[in-house]
Amino acid sequence: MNTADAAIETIHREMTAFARRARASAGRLHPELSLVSYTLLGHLEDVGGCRATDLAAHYALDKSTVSRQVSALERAGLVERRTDPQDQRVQVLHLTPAGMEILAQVTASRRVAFRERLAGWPEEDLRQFAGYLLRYNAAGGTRRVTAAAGD
Amino acid sequence: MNTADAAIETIHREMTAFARRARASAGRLHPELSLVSYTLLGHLEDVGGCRATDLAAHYALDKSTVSRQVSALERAGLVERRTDPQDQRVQVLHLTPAGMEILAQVTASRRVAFRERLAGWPEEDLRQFAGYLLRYNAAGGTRRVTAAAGD
DNA sequence: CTGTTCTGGTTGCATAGTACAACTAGTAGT
DNA sequence: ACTACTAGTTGTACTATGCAACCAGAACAG
Repeated sequence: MNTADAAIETIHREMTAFARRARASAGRLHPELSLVSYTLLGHLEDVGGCRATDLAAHYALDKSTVSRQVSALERAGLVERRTDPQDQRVQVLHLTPAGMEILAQVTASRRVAFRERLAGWPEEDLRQFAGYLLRYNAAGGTRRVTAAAGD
Repeated sequence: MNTADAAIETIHREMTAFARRARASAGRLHPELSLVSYTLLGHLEDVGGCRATDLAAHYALDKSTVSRQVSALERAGLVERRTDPQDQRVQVLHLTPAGMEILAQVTASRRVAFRERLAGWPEEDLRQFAGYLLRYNAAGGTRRVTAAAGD
């Protein structure tokens, strides 16, 4: 096995390990904002508003799932829907001030944990690692959910 | 927020996105073996047999959850329980030949999916990405189901 | 021994998250 | 106008999960 294959093996194993831990501990840290909700809010903040369909594509979720999640977030007053004047079907989602507030709180408390975990990493490595993850997820992310998605 | 914090945010978000997709596509690709079941089988193979309680501790799952998962795996003929003669309460779990077979199949197909997804990455990037993931997962240790784990 | 406490495991119940399919409504192409 | 497509919602079913109550065996104190 060459070096590239070995690296792929490692990526496979480590990503899977992470996935299983994420699964095991999901939702325990911030009961007030589930993992799903948090990531959806985070994405909204990142891109500054997008459609439900975009969220579904990014997280490889069914549109019905996103629809329900968004409904819950709206009921909680964390996001608002603005119908796109250009296309009546589309509801552009935006964080509300309350949504930004909660997102900031959870982010702050969680950053402590992540800082600890990533303590000692040179900033350059952090940036590069983030870049790789973006690239990996983008490879199949916004488009069709193909075999390799997260597996 | 400085660039290191921004990178940490991105790392968390993208790792989470990955975890979510992993779970979704694992279910679609291998309906016969969920991500959880897969990791449980993998662990059994790794350690060569252990108790349900050990699995629960290792993955920070409730013992009831493990109990049910193991029941399903047993019904599917992938694991077998051997009552410990030293302690009648204990059921030592072992992979059956069928379990090993399926585990090998799923592992192989996941590896293929990974290769496809990472096709076109320069070898140097693969190497570095793998290194970052190792470092990240190692930071939390095999066990330490606290904050940073996956959430 | 006997009673109490501990431990491994199962089961009843409630909940979250999810997919799929059927549906509504709005848009675009011919 | 007719058709095909797209965004989103709702009905339904299923899985994974945790918690609490429980059972059975083990360990230990007297």
